[in-house]
Amino acid sequence: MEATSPILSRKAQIDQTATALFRRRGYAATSMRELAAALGIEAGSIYSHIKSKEELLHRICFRVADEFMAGLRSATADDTEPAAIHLRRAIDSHVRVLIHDTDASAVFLHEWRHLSEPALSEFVQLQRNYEAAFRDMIARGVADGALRTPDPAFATLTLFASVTWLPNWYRPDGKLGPDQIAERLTNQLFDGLAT
Amino acid sequence: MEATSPILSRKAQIDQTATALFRRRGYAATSMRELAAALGIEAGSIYSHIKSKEELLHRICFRVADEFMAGLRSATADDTEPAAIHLRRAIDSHVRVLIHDTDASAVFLHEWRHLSEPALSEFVQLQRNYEAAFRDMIARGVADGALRTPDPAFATLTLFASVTWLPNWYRPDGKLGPDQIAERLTNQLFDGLAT
DNA sequence: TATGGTTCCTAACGTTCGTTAGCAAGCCAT
DNA sequence: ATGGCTTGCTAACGAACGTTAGGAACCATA
Repeated sequence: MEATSPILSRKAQIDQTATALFRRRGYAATSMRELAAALGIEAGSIYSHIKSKEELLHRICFRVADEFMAGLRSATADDTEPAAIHLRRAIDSHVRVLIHDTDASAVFLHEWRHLSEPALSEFVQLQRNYEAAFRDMIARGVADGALRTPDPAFATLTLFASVTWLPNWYRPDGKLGPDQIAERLTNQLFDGLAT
Repeated sequence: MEATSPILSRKAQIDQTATALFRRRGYAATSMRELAAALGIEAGSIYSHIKSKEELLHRICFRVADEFMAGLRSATADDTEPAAIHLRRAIDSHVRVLIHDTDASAVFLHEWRHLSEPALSEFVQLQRNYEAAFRDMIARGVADGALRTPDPAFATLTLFASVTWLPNWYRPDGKLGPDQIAERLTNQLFDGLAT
């Protein structure tokens, strides 16, 4: 399978269709028979390609998590830059990951609680690490005078809140493209913090 | 049952426990046996008090929706006031409804999709009406010069986004009380729009 | 053509689900 | 004390679930 080919392997089809269904109906309310029907096969056949329903969820959640962490690392790679620059780039990256694949993002944001241990704890820890990185950036920016907020934790929470609903309303065919969305939100979120 | 009594009727206990469980585990992933266990009774006994699982969800969703609509009506009752004042008050009301009962709010925000028709369509229509009211207020504020945004629809979406995640992190025992949260968020959201 | 691997269908499994019906126990009013 | 109502238990129902195992069909390769 070539990366540029529009023809997906059966496994990729399963992943993609599951992502869309999990997003629309929720993981728990999506049955494997429903997923199979959407793929034009029978439920039992899915197990030729995957081990379990949860494997699908696991893959979606940890793939998106990896993207977030990679974006954060990239945004903050240069230690010589001030925290405010890092923050701005991290917000931009965060927004872009969210709108890159809104189905997967929505599943990532809402369905992780259906993971079993030990994946669940692992996932929660990743979440916390990611949030802590933003909180640190904000606090550093405040400390060096480039940012202002009475409460870095509060600012971090409202920052994430502002974009978390994004997959629910962003439409790739909307009148705003990814660059415009990313820019608008980044500006709006950053402006609320800049001195 | 007196309104001031801390002792809840069995039905109120069911409602409350269901709200908490639906919020934590999701509607679809919460079984009636689980709900019964949390109440210290057997699943079959719940049906002495309710007709169906969905009745619980319906009640939660439409109760919160009523609260939102009531707050909006109250915030915008005086026609002689400018749109910006209405908007500010409507945001404040919106935030207060959300934090008044975070379990019910979270269920309201995320679990409505499990409603059956015709309740589902009815609910979606309520959502749309509520959002449209905010969009109108913003547009009116822009028209009379008190507010600025290049796009009232975008502003409405980001406004709702900013507060929608609130039930996930607000804690009644946190260091910020309802008034402070409402004020901070209202200020922050309003400041992003005020000229 | 024969063989091996992959994919799918099918029937079925064991489990869980929301719910019902019948009965017993408890409570309250007369 | 009696009767009626409410509440809860229990067993069971029919349906749906995630998954397995066996076999058939298909495809690629020698």
